[in-house]
Amino acid sequence: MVSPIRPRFRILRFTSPRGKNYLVLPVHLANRLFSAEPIPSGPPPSPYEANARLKALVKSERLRDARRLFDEMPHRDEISWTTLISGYVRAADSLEAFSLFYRLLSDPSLSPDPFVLSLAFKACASDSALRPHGECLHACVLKTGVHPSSVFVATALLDMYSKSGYPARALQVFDETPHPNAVSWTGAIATLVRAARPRDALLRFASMLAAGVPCDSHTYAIALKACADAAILPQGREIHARTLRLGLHATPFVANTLGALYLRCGHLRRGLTVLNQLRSRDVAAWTTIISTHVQLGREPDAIDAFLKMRAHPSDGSNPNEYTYAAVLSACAGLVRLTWGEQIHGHVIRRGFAGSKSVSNALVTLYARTGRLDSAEILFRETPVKDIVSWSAIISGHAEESHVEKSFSLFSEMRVTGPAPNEFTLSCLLSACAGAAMLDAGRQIHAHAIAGGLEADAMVTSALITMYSKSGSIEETERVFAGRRRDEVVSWTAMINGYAEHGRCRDAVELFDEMPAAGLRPDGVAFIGVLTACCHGGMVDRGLRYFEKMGEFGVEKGREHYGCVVDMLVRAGRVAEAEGLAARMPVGTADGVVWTAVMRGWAARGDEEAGRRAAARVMELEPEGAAGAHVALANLYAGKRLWGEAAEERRRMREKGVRKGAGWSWVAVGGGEGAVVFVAGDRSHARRENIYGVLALVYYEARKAGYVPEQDFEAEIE
DNA sequence: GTAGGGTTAG
Repeated sequence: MVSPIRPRFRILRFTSPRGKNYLVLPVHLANRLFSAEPIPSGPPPSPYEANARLKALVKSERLRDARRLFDEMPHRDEISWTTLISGYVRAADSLEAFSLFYRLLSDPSLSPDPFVLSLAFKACASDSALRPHGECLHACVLKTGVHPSSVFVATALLDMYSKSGYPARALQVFDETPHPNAVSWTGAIATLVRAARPRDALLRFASMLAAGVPCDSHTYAIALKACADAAILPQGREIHARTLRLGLHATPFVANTLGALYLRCGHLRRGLTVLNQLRSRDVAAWTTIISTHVQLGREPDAIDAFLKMRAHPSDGSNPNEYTYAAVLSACAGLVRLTWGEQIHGHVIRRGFAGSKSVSNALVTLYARTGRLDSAEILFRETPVKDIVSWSAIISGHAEESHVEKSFSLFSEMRVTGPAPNEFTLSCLLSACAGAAMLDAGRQIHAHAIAGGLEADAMVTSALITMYSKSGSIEETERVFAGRRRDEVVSWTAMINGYAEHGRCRDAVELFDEMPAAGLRPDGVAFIGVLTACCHGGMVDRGLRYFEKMGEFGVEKGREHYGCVVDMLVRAGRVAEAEGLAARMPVGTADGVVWTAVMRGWAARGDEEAGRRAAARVMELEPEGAAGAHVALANLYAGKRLWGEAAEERRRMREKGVRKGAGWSWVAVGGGEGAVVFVAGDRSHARRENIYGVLALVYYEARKAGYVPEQDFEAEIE
């Protein structure tokens, strides 16, 4: 028998510009230079060599060639399978990866070792369709007891549950991992971040440090994201310092989260500095900048950043689906339909129209700009509707007061869609609040309890607002008393509830208790307490709160000035109100504030001051100002200056300004439905009874010592 | 031959 001799040299034939030629090379060099060429002769490669070639092909992303080699290999061991499967996982072809894994399972000569098991779970993590298979595989692993202690398998499993939306299971896997390493800890921290529990994530990070497990850039990136999500600057700074010591601060992932953290906490310049440390801003960095501007309500800056990004051609200047989603949400925030439509065009041309983030952002854009028909078409065309898609279309209808429609979509969602979450329920609740639909609101409350969402801050505050606006202060207080956590939003909702129900003392007392509960009132909470002071006539107290805003780091906005000006006007301190309105920062003042001042002077019958205030209203709102015209006309009429009053009405007609009637409505009992009415309405069938009761109220009020500003008899004829 | 990280939409 002749044993094959391995040739030491290979003769390569090639075509050069001078014609056919031959080259003789040592075989190892030839193989390295022409590795894509099949070895022309000799025995089949050893399993070891074949695996090495397979690895090289997978590494250079030549998956088809790798597959061909794999299929032709006479001997395939666990390493061959693992190598090829890892190629499919890397190429995001989870289905092919998992089906190969199944073929491996059915071969009795092979055993699913920790290497290939980790990959199988990873494939399941990146494709939701495979999740049931992953759970089944988990059960098999537990039952057969193969490699239960591999930290690799445990971490892949943790990640699968984490990414499939089962944080509790993921953390259980982590807790049962005997020797978790940095990767396992990072997975556990990332799980809490994904589950919107950034504070818990930071606690876990602290435990990791306490356990002495060394962190790497992956860990710091996710810990910084937790700080950014919770807007906790001090801890973020501490982590920043750690990354500086290790020289990890300028690695793209760390720098991007650091930038996001500072931007999120309002330190724009520092955030931009951190992002500028990167040799070049990548798409994620630009997207962070754009989306932060959107989150801070600075949509024009977001658009600006997008234009800058496009103006500097580099690797990072090509927007991706996330970038487009952020820009579209800026257009939605600005209610700039035309800009949004332009971006929609870009998105279609760049092939991102099918992306989930983008189509959800488009639904929101069209919904916010009042194009609910377009929003609905895009929603229907979204192939896989997730919770965000459903919430977007439901909230679009809810915000336009299409309550019926939002509820019919909700019913449809319950049949065919995902389970509602805190966003879905809170926007339905605010729709109920806007229409005072107590029964429908109670049904949503039941859904919140059933879904375990009633403890969520957004849901709690939406429930408080719904019960309050629907007139049930008892249920409002019950929800507030049953809160699980103290959050500024729920406290603010309760303060507003008290203020609306005339319990202004309770409102201010609750506000005063906020610091003791560990809460720092924000701008919205201040609007609530100022409204309470306004309604309750607590003028000096209101002024004190207004002055204290700076101490809490809250900027005085248009609404705050509006509340205080209104409060002073109602208390008859019109000159002070006017002084305050005049001191409003440039760009903050609006017609509403000056209309209040104007009404104040009108009530006092001071026509000169009234004219002065009216001039400011008309200057600020040349197109509108109906309120100012009417108030001015009424002021003249009150002074029996009929000519001037008629002149004012004529000017108003000339401008084409119309004062819309202030419609109001009330639902009495259950069966009658809502009754809609305007001032002086006489159309109700039971008007006799209504005015009878009104007269009684008037009589009792007089008996109690109240003196009406206008005569009631005159109002009811 | 195996596991973990940043940017997005309500």
